[in-house]
Amino acid sequence: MQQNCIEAVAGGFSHCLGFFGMRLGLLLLARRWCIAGVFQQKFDGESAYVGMSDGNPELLSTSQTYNSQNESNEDYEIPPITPPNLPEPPLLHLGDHEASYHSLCHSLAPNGLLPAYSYQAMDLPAIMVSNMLAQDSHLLSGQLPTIQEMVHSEVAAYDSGRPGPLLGRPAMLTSHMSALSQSQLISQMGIRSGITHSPPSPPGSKSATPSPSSSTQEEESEAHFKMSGEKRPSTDPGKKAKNPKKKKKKDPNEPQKPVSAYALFFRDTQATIKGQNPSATFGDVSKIVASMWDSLGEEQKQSSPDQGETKSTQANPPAKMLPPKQPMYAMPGLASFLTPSDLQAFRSGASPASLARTLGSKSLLPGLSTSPPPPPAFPLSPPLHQQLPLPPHAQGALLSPPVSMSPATQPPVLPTPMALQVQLAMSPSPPGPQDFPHISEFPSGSGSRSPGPSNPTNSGDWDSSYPSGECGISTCSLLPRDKSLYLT
DNA sequence: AGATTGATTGTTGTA
DNA sequence: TACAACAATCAATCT
Repeated sequence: MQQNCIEAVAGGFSHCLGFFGMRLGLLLLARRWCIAGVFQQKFDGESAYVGMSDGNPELLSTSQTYNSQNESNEDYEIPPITPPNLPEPPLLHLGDHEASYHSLCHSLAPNGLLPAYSYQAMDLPAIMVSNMLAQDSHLLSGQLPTIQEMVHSEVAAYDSGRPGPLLGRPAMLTSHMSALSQSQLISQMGIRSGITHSPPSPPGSKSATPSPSSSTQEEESEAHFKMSGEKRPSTDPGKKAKNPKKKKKKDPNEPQKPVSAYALFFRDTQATIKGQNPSATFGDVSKIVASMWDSLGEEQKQSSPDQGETKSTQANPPAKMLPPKQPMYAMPGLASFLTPSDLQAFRSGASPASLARTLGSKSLLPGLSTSPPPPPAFPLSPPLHQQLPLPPHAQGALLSPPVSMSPATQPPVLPTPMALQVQLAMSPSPPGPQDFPHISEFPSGSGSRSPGPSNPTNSGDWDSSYPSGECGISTCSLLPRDKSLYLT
C-alpha cells in the first residue's frame, strides 16, 4: 500500500514537480504522507483506487496485494500528517503545490474521457488532491486558506529568486496563468462549494424561491402545454421569466447542429473536472473549461470537433488512445507555476481576457479565508488520471522514484523536516539518478505496469526528460517534452 | 441562440 | 398518497 501510495503520489507529483528540482522533497513528503495515512484511504479501498487502477489491473492488483500483505500499515502508528500541520511551511507548500501539479499533470488525458488530449492539457489542478486531502484529513479543508497564503508566499519567494522570464513567453504565461487560476479555483472550490451548497442557501434558490409569478405569459404557456399535451415547464416561481424565448420549443426533428468545438471540449473536460471535484459547480467548471479553452491554440481548438467525433464513436479501446500522440488539446503541462508577479503582469494587460475573467475580481474564492471549512463531505472522487497513459518522461518520473520508496528497502523512517529541507537545499537542480543512487538500484520493470506507451526509460531517463540544473519555473516550460505543445 | 452537464424542482402518471 | 419518470431551468462560457 505504502509503495503504491508513494508511487502514485510521489511519482505523479514528481513528474510535474521534478521540474523544480524538488523531487527529493517531493518523494520524501509523499512517502511521509503515505505512511502517515494521508493518502491511505485512497489506496486502501478499492473504491478509492479503482479509478486509478481502472484499466490498469496490474496496478490495482498491486495495490490489493500490498494491502493484503502489508496490513501493518497501522503499525506505523504515525498520526496523519496533513500539510497544514507540517511544521515546515516550505515543505507544506511544496506538498500542496505538488498536489496541484500531480493532478495537473495526470488528471485528464489518458483516462479515456479525453482520449486525444494530451495529459498536459489537463490542467485540472488541485481538485483531486485537494479533495483527497479534504477527504483524508478534515484538517486540510480548514487549512486551505492558510495553505493558499503559504503557496502564494512561497511562489513569491520563487519569483523573487529569479528574473521572471515568463513574461517573455506570453503564450506560456497564458497557459500558466490559466492553469494557476484553475488550480486555485479548484483547490478552493471545495471550500466554496461547501459554502455554496450549504443548507442555508437552498439549492433551488433560483427556482425554489417562491415568487407568485402569474403572468399572462405563463397562462399562455400553460394553455399551450395543455393543448400540445406537453408537460408544462416547471412553474418555477422564482425563475423570472427572463428567458421566454428559451421556452420556445425545439423541433424534435430538427437536425442537430454540429456541436461546437468548445462544447465538445467542455463536455470532455467537465467530466474530468467533476470527476475530480464533484462539488465543483457548473459555474466553476465552466470557468475552468473556458480558461483551459483559451489556453488552447487555435489549431488545437479546431481539432476539437474531430475529437468529439472520436469520442462519440469511441469504439476504439482505451488502450488505443493510450499514447497521447499529437496533443489535440495540448496545453503546457507545467502550467501552474505562476507567480503572483506573473499574474500581476498579466492582469496588467497581457493576460488573455479569459484569464482576466477567471483571475479577475470574480469572487471565485469567496469566503476563502473567512468561512469555516466545509464538512469534508467530498465524495471519493474517482481519480480520472489513473488510466492516463503517461508520456515516457512522465512514466519515468512516476515509476522510478516510487520504486525507490519500496517499503522493503525503505524503512518506515520518516525523514525529518529538517532533513527534507536540507536535502532540498542541497539539490537545487532536479535530482537525477546520480543524486539518488537508490533510485537507480531498482529495476525499471515496474514501468510496464501502467497502461500506455511502455516506458523503456526508467529513472535513467530522468536526465533526458528533465534537463538538469536551472529547471526553474520558466525554463521548465522549455523542456523538450513540451516543446511540441508550443509548436502549435 | 444554442451548446455543454448536473442538480434541482415541478409536473404528470401510476400503484 | 407516495413514488417514479419526465421535463424544464439554471449556472458560465463559447461559437
